[in-house]
Amino acid sequence: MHRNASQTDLLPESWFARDAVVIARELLGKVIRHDGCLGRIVETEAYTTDAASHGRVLTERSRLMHETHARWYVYFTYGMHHCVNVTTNQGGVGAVLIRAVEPLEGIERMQARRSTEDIRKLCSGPGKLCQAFCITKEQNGLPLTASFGIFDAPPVPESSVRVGPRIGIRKDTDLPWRFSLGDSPYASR
DNA sequence: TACTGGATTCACT
DNA sequence: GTGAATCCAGTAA
Repeated sequence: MHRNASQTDLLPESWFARDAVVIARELLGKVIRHDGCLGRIVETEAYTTDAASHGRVLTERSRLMHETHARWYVYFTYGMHHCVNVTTNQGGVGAVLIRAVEPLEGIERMQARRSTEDIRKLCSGPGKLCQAFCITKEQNGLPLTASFGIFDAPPVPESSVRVGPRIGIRKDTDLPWRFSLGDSPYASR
């Protein structure tokens, strides 16, 4: 089992200065906290300057991906969902989308926000996760802190990591962008 | 200023 | 498997 996240476990800013693909892999098993809710990250996706990434061009929205690391990058999509990323690649362009987490604490809050009792459906997708954790554009650009941050946890075994291309609309690459815990019932489809 | 389409989810068939 | 819901960033003019 995990131990409770504490301030000393908060991943430092320098941890996020590396390449997005490396960080996407290493984020598996780490713990995210916001608004009294805690979850273990079970699925991530790396974005850099490829065609599917907001970071491919510098715009007001993507500025965070170009100019920061260790910041929350939250955007609104499909008219109804938020997605939460952490910016990476100090001096470059990158972010990691957190696609799914395993609920650990604050489960009753998540159930109320998600209008479901089924724990597997609370955070098994980027939009669901933001709804369960109450993450909105209000948090866009914030640094990682003890109250809204990512906390260290033991690395997950390589044998449990599933690697693949992105899912979604633009399947323009077969590079290993997407990482998930293959045995987790809390990952997205 | 107007238009396009999306890093999604859910209900329905 | 398919389609609707629904808003806004980005782009073209």
